[in-house]
Amino acid sequence: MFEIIRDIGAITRKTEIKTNAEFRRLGLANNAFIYVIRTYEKPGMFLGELADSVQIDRTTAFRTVQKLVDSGYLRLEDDAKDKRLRRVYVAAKGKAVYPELHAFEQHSSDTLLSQLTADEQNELKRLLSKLVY
Amino acid sequence: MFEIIRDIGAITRKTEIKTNAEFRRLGLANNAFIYVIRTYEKPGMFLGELADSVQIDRTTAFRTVQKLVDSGYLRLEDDAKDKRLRRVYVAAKGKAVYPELHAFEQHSSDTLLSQLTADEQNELKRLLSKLVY
DNA sequence: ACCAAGTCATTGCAAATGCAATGAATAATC
DNA sequence: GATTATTCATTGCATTTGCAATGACTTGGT
Repeated sequence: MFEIIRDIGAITRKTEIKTNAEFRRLGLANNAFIYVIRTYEKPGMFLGELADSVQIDRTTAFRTVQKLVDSGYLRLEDDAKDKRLRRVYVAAKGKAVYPELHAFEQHSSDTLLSQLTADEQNELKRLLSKLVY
Repeated sequence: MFEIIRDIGAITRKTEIKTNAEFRRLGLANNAFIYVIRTYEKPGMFLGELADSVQIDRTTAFRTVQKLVDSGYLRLEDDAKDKRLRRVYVAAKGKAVYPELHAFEQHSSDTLLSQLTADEQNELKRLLSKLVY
């Protein structure tokens, strides 16, 4: 049954190569676009929370976010109560580019799922969500 | 419906972190264990073919295979007819370690799929195989 | 209030990564 | 059969990666 785990890995790597190529021109390669999308959709996560939500190593995530702050896509804000935390928000450039990122993710998703019926897509979504817990 | 593509990416990254940690002691981190498993199961693939089969960048794969040859896990052989090709086989060390790699992959798979019934697992496998084509 | 244990962001560093480019060999087209 | 286009392994190089370690801060237990 390990075909599942293998297929999942292969799909991820293939998808990442395409997406990174697409967004390199924006300085959003190396999965950087993921942070912009997620932050737009759920503003105010702290750094580690954001990293965990996409299952990327926290130090890698930290550096990527730094770069995105420098390039104007994201913005950091100290938490008022807990001095350890730095919360992440989209900056102007991130807001501006979100529609394009979202459209591409939608397109990637459509391409990936094009071989499945609507029912099959729903079932796949249900099954995968049970794996992520 | 892009939850699917997101979940798949998250599962992959989480799985890779665990597996790399497990096999670092053998010098098989950074997805190196994948090459040993795949080569054991399908000996004689040429380098690019092996890389493509797991959807990893060919230059990265090339360097990883080199390392595995140096460390005695794999072995390369020139193709008799096509002088461009170098085919990959497991060496003694690779053969010896395969059972352990396989067992761990099985364990990872079981853990990942533990929330699904047998029927659901079969359905998930069927659906994913349609995405990989 | 204190101490231990846990969590956070951050840095150091060696190693891995991947895009771009090269040259050799083969396949395809004319 | 010559020429062009592909496909292969391989290298160069700048960037990214992630484990390990650090110090600041918070939480929980006593």
